Formats: sequence, structure tokens, C-alpha cells
Amino acid sequence: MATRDTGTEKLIKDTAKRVFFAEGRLHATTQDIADAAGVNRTLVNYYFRSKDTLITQVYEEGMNDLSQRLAQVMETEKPFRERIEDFIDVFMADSMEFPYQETFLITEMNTRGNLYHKENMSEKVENFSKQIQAEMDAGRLEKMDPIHFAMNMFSMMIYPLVMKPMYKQFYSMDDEQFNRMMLERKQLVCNMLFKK
Amino acid sequence: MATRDTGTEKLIKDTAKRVFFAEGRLHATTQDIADAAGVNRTLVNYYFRSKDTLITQVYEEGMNDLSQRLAQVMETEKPFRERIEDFIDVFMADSMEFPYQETFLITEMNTRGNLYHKENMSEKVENFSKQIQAEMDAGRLEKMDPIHFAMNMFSMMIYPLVMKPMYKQFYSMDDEQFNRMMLERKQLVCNMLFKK
DNA sequence: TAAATGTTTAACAATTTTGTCAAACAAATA
DNA sequence: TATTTGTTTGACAAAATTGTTAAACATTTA
Repeated sequence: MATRDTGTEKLIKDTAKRVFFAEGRLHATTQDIADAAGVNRTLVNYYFRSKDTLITQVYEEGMNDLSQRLAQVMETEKPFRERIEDFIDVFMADSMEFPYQETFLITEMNTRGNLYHKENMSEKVENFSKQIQAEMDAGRLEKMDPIHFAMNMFSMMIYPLVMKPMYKQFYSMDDEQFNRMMLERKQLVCNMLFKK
Repeated sequence: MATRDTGTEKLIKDTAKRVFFAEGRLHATTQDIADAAGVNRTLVNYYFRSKDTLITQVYEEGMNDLSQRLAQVMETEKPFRERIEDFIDVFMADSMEFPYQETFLITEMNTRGNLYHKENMSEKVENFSKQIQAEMDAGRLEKMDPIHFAMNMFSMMIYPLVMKPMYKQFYSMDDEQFNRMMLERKQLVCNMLFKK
């Protein structure tokens, strides 16, 4: 059937992503999403048939998006350090917009019972680990299991953004101060990773 | 009214904490919790009146618990580095048991709209920042805004545990391998923080 | 313009989740 | 032992959330 493309379907999905990934309202109802999108709730069913379908699509697209962003750091041809620098710059900018993306994905995995992801990351991840190992062998990185390097990198980039509401309270910061903090972090995380 | 103390109230609350903080099933219903506890769902209402009350109690106790655990690192009298070492050891052990505690708290804050916490951490946090600053001034730590030191520490401890399901998939690990990894991390996180 | 087709809406129905109550039960105590 | 009091249970009720339908609406196209 020839769709008329009013943009409503995309609007609903994008709004759902905003509510889940950006605002971190993981318990949002279809009504919440419809309200946030400024449309009638029935349209969620018209375009997605059920809440479950919408959530599944948001989950899969969120997962695919993450996979692609990860592939980015694991595949480029630039020198290692430069590549990490670029990656941190891009990845943190993304995470500042959607801090709860990974949290949403994990929560879904935990509630539905480990949904597996078709795309096989194993090969890419292994390759990335080898690259890290090579840097270590060349004496340009502190020696450790390469997985720790990856964990350190992602932790330091994402987690402070997830904990933003707490940091704002504990350190009495407003949004602007916090965001400045996070921009500073791009450089700082890089330093932490390459310090020897 | 003299309670007979069958332990049921505590059982329900502890089970709720297990479901939310340990299993990360943030959408769990009262039925889910009752089932996990092996009790009749009606008892949730008998002891807590409403789901909301239960959640609020779990939230507040989770927040208090976190406050106390944080106070631990900010107040002890030992030398700074030793204190951090001890703290990482204890805090990571706790987080391995309840990886999603902070995630639950943040999610609640996001869905209810920044519940504030009576206990004022500002003073303790400021004091902790001063201690970090002192270490930096003494040349024992890389210079940076003290908040980054704290963010780095908590990120590297907690986030990999939250992302466990993903790491297990991406790196093809079982639970035992992953746990070994996390025990290694105690030392490693400490090294990262004090490397100059 | 009229018919056809896709979109949006409101009213309604079904399902899921939560809350209430009275009766059954068990332990303490008079 | 009988009574009292607190606990547990199942049946039921209420509320919240999700899903369906028919009609109104708007756009395309014959």
C-alpha cells in the first residue's frame, strides 16, 4: 500500500528514543510517548501494532546504532591514538545527547532475558583487542588485558553522563556547568587512557 | 500492635532489592517480586500498603546505603592512597552483588522528577575534593578538577558491571570468566587512578 | 469532482497490574 | 483449652495500560 508519509511513524519512533535514551524515563507508557510526540496514542498502534513492536524496534535500532558506532573505532585505518581521540570526540558527543541508550538496552536484555544480537561483534572485538595489544607491545600503552582498556574507555565516557542527576546534586551544579565538565572530559579521558 | 515478626516484611523488601539492584529487572511488577520471594502478592499490600510505598522505601534505603558507602571514602583517617585502595576493594565487592543499584536510583529520579535526598552530601563531597586537591598539590596525583578523579573512580568500578551482559556477548565470556576479570579490576582501577 | 486510499480521532473493549476484603490459619496468651 | 491477635490466602474490585473499531478527515488520483 502506497504510504502517504506524514512523518508520523518516524516522529513516534524518534520520540520514543528521546524519552528512553535521552530522558531516561524507562517506565514510559505509550501514552507518555504519544504525549511527548504530540500525537494521539492510537497512532502508536496504527503504525506499530503494539507497544511491544515499538519497543523491539527501538531496541534493535539502538543496538544496531551502537554496533556501528563501535565498529567505527575498531576499523578505521588511522594511527591508533589519533583514532581513539577522534572516537572519544564523536562518541561522547553522541552520549551527551543520548546518555541512557546503553542503559535502556541492558534493561531490556535483563527483563526479556538476554536477547541476542544477530550482528556478530566477536570478530571486530578480537581485532580491536589485537590492535590494543600491539600498542602495548610497542610500549605505547600500559600493559593490561585489552578488555580493560575498552572497559576503561567506555566507562569513563558514558557513566558520568548516566549519573548526571546525582553529580548535579552532590556537586551543586546546573546543566551548563555540568556540560562544560563533560566537554573537558573528552581530553581528560584520552589522557587517562594513554598515561603510562 | 505487637508484631509477630515472621520476617516476611524484610523478605519482601530484600527480594525487591535483589530483583532491582542485582538482576536489573527495573520493570518488575509486584507479582514478579512476590513470586521471587515465594509469597502471596497480597502480602506486599499488607506490609507496604502500595507498590509505590515499597518502591519509595527501596529507593530511600538504596540512597541512604549509597550515601553511607560514599561517606566511607570521604571521611576515614588513613593516608589517601591506602584509603582509596580499601574503598575500591569494598565498593567493588558491593557493586558486584548489586550492580544496578545506582541505575535504579537514577531511573527513579528520572521518572518521578528529581527526588531530592535529605542527607546533604555537599559538605562531605567538598571535603573529599579538598583531599584530592591536596594530593595533587603534593604531586602525588595528576592535576585535574577533583570531580574528574571521582568520576573516573566510580565509572571504572561500576559501569563494566552494569554492562556485563554486553561484555559477555561481545567477548564471549561466561560468568566465571567475567567475575575473574572484575576481581582483576580492583588493582587495575587503582593503578589507573594513581598513574601519573 | 468523485472515488479511492491512507491518516487521525474518539469511543469502546480487553488485558494487565494493583488494591481491598473477608475468611482461614497460626501463634501467643488468658 | 479458648480467646485474642497478627498473618496468610483466595476471591473480588478498581485502576491503569494497552488494543480495536468505526467514523471523520485529508490527500491522491481516476
